[in-house]
Amino acid sequence: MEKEQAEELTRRLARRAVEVITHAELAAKLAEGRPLRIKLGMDPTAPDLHLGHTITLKAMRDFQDAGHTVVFLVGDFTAAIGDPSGRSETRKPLERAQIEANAETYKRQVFKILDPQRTEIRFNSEWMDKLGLRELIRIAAHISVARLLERDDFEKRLEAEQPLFLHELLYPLIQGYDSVAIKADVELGGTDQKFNMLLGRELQRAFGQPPQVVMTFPLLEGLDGVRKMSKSLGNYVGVTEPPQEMFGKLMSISDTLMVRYYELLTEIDAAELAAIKSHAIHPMEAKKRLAAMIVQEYHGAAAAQAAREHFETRFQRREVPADVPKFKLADELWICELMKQLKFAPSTSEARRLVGQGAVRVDGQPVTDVNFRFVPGRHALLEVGKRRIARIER
RNA sequence: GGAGAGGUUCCCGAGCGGUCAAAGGGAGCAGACUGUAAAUCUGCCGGCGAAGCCUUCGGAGGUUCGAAUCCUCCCCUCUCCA
Repeated sequence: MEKEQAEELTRRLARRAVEVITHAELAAKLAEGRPLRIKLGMDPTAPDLHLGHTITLKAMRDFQDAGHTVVFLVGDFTAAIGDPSGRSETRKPLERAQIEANAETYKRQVFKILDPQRTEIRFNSEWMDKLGLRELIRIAAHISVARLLERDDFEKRLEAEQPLFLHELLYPLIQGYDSVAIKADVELGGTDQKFNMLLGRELQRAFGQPPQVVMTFPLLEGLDGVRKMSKSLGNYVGVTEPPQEMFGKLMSISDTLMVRYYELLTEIDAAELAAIKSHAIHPMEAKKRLAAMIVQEYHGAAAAQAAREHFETRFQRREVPADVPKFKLADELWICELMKQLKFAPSTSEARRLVGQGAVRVDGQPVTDVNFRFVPGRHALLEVGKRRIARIER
C-alpha cells in the first residue's frame, strides 16, 4: 500500500519536474515510510502569489496528499539581505514591517494550494538572528569561492562588469543553511534555484545530515511569453486576482504560450493537448477553456462561467455588459479630469493623449474634442480603450 | 593606496555649450487588421486646462546670456596594478 502510494507520488512529480537529484535518494527516502520534510523557501519580497509559483506548490501538495509535511519557510531574514537570484541587478533590502506584511499575505495565499494541516510555517530569522559571525564564518568555510562563482548569474554579472556584492555571494549560503536548520529531506524550487538548493545539500553534508533531495521545476513564462512570470515585470496573473481580470489576462496570451500554460498549469491528458496543438480545437476556444479552468481553480465554476460570459459580451460582441462599474458625479466635469479621477489615466497629459488618439468614447461616440465636458444625466457611459469602462450617474 | 573607464528619461543606449523633454531600440499605451493570438502598419510615450510654463540627464556648488554637455568637490560602479 505504502509502496503504491510512493509510486503514485513519484509518477505525479515526474510529470513536471525538470530534474530530480537524485532519483535514487528520493526513492530511498520515500521507502523509509515516515513523513518527509519538504522545504518550501519563499522570500517575501513580492506580496502576490502568481501562477508561476503554483507549479512547485502543486508538487508540494502532491507530497502532502501522500502524507508528507511541507515546511513553509518565510525568508524574512533573507529578504532583509536581498536575494539576487534570477535578476541581473542588486535587489534592495526590505523594511521589517513590509516583510512581515508580505509574509502574512503569502501565508494566506499559499493555502489556496497547500493543505494547512500538513504545513509547518517557519521564519528563518528564528535561527538566523542568533547566528553569530563566528558561526557564519564556520559555515562559509565549507564553500569555496570558485564554487560560488559557478552560479550562472554571478558569472554573467562578473562577465558584464556589473556590480556583485559580498552579501549577495553569502545569500546562497544562508539559504542552504536553512535546509540544515529545518532538516529538510526534499527541496523543491524553480530551475533558477538549482544552485542554491544544491548548496543546501553540501552544507547538510558538512553538518552531518543526509543531503536533501533537490527537485527543480520549470519556470513559467509571463504573459509576454518571454521573461519568467514575476510581479516586478508586471507580466503575471495573481492567484487572488478577480475572475474577470484573470480571464482577460489569459485570453491575451499568445497561442504558443497557451500550449505551455496547458502543460504546466492544467491536468489535461495527452490526447487533448494534441488536439489543441494541431488546432483541431480552434485556438481561441482552447484559450477560453484554459482561462476558465484556471479561473475555476481559484474562484469556482460559477465565477469561471461568469467570467467567460463577460469576456464574450464585452470583448467579442463589443456589447456593454450588465455589471459595468458605476460612479457618481454631481456636476459636469472636464473629460480629462474625469478620466484622472476614475484612474483611467494616470495624468491629465495621458488623458489628453488618449482623447487625441481616439481611445475615448462617451455613449459609444468617440470624443475628439479635448475640451469635452462630461455632463452627468446627459452622458452616461465612458469607455477608454478596450478595457476601461464606467457608467457615470448623477 | 595608484592608474584608467563610467553613472542619461521604465530598461538598454546616443548626446558632450544653445536647434535637448534629450537620437535609436526594447517595454508600455492607443488606433487599424484580427480570435483582446501571432505578424504587420500608424501614432503616442515627464508634468501642468498647456499660449506657454515647470521639473528631469548620480549629488552639491561654480563658469556662462545659456549646461546633460565646461570647472571644483563629493557619492557610487567597473577594470588593471598594489
